[in-house]
Amino acid sequence: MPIMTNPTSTADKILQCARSLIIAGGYNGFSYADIAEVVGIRKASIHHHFPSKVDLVRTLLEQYREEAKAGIAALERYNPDPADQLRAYTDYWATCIADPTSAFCVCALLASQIPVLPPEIVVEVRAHFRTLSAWLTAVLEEGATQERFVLSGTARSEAEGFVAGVHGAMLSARAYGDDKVFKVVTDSLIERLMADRS
Amino acid sequence: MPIMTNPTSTADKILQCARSLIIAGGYNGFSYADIAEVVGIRKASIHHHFPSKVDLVRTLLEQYREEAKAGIAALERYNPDPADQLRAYTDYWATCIADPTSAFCVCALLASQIPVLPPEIVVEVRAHFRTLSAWLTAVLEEGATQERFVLSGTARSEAEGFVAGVHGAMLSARAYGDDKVFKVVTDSLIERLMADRS
DNA sequence: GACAAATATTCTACTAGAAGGTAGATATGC
DNA sequence: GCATATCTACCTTCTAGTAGAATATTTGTC
Repeated sequence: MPIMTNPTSTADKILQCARSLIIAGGYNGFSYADIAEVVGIRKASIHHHFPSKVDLVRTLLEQYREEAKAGIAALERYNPDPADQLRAYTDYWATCIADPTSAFCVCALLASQIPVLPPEIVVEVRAHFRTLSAWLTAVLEEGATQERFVLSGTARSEAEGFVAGVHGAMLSARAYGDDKVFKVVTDSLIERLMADRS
Repeated sequence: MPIMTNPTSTADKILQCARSLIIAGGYNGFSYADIAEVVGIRKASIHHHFPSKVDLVRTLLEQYREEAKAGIAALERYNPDPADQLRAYTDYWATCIADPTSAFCVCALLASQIPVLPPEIVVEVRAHFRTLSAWLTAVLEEGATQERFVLSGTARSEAEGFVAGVHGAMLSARAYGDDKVFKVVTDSLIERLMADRS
């Protein structure tokens, strides 16, 4: 096992390409042939790195979840205020939505297809949702303790509402083909939590 | 053209079956072979009723949109109060979610795959979102006029937030494999609109 | 550094099955 | 007789996946 792989190794290119293809059309919306064409290798070479499609997507999701956790950690480090954390989170997605290759949460997109997904994929998707809602629950609790937020229900139920609102806003942005609706919805999601609203 | 077709004609069975297959896994998540097996006919017979997959799904969406409009009209007839209308709407979906063959809005599911969808399908999906948000905007305006609702932003932006919340809640219910999260999220969606909250 | 063994990566060529779709024969009902 | 509906049989293309040869690349040994 090499100490470090090439920063943009073939395996990484394959994963990156597969990710953007899933974001466009989900698990059954892309094939090894699609990846081969974009990356510039043959189908068989992809199978060398990822024997099966499930291996590829599972690896991709493990990597995505790690990135998400690292992103959340960084975001917490730079934003001590809970409200700023929520804003940083929705702002991050607002910029993602402008780029077609990253305009949707991979796990949110796959979640919609859970009934036809291999079980190994479902567990990763489910785990991401739990991570997200656990983090948001903690942020809302912290904000409530600091009296920056006013929660109508439990932190947990408000967090689930926030997750649902963000994912639904991604969906609406895609449906209308209009990025602005995402910002409108998520801004109001944060605004209604604020204690200083008049 | 016959005056009336059999109440459960083959074409209807095909449409019904295709609908539940789309709800499970989207446009690329089912095939003519899948339908043939469930309905009990051969693939070629499906092509007689719907020459291409696009024809089938477009027809299915036209029918779905008609049902949705009729459902909304019925719901308005039986519920003069705007708050009751919203409750009837979310309650309808809460019961749908309990049944795997109808546990997701067909248009919401297809919206997630818009980048890989044929354009004829995209226009129907988009139209449904517009119908939904126009109706909800009207309901919220009426509720605000009657001073039953307190809106934080415009009726339109609140309506988009409501649509996003409902679709996101469907997604979370599927991700967790837990119907209850849908009710929790949508109840709070309605609750925060109410003027009489303490 | 030179050389060879081992390992990693990519390739061509192929498979079996599924995809959407077509042609044309055969029923079925008015 | 005629339209609707279903069938068998087939086509083409795509699908994930495999076998095995041809290259690179690394790794040890001298």
